[in-house]
Amino acid sequence: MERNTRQRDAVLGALEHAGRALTPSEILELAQGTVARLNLSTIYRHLHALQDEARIVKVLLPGQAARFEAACGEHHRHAAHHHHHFHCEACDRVYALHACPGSMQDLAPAGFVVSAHEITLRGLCAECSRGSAR
Amino acid sequence: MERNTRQRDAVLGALEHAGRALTPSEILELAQGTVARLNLSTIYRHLHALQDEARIVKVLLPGQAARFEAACGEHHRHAAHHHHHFHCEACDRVYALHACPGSMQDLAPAGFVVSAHEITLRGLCAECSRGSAR
DNA sequence: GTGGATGCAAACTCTTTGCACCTTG
DNA sequence: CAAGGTGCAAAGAGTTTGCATCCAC
Repeated sequence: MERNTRQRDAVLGALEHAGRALTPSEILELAQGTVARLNLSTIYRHLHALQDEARIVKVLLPGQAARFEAACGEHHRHAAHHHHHFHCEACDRVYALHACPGSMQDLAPAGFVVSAHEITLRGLCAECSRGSAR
Repeated sequence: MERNTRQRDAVLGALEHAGRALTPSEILELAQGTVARLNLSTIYRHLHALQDEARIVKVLLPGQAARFEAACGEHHRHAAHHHHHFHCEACDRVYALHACPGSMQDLAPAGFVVSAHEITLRGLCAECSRGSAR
């Protein structure tokens, strides 16, 4: 269905190589190292396609533009692994957290049906806290 | 410092009357009942001013445009009460939750400093779950 | 009367879309 | 060669800002 183009490889490659969630502009910068005339529209189009194929996941954080990360499982027979994110306030990078405290049903009032929850942590990543604390 | 204008009263009134987080457009619709020629720019300007006075709080949810809610305490000598939100996927309304599971330090990897966390619940509010379940 | 507040239009960011041209299979 | 992919420019949502006018004090 999808053709293998240099643009597509560049977008997917950038995400897989980064190992963290990237914004479309970050992807553009990285991928332009491979495909100089690459355009943001093309990036958005591949981001949609790659989501449909479950190769990548959209990461939405409160008050932040959308980011995208490579899907965790190499083999995507399993549903995407449920996880949360950490946003570093110093370097503005976003890291996946591989823990989850479990259901949050009890936070909601009676009568409310909770079908999903999202947790976002903010603070300083290891790299930035090393710089500022010491 | 700030003048008491009909526009300001209309914006604050809409938020206090609603008792839940509203988007600027929702505020516009409600407040235009009071001030017909009210403009979105004016609303945004008052939203900024009212945040500075701690009369209202900005509510950011993943993938959602900003909403605003009246500050909980009538007397704002205390810092804003820490709380989370529930987003109804059916009616798109946002409700404040008055519970919090506490620190999330342990979700972050070693070396990461967590200074804040946000939790968003999604699902059906009491009103909408009543309609769909029964 | 004067300075802050308002409405309108324009600008800005992020994202999507129309269209002519190019490329992959 | 045909179907789909690409770049560019333009269009949309949400938000901010410049400016002339207006109104609260």
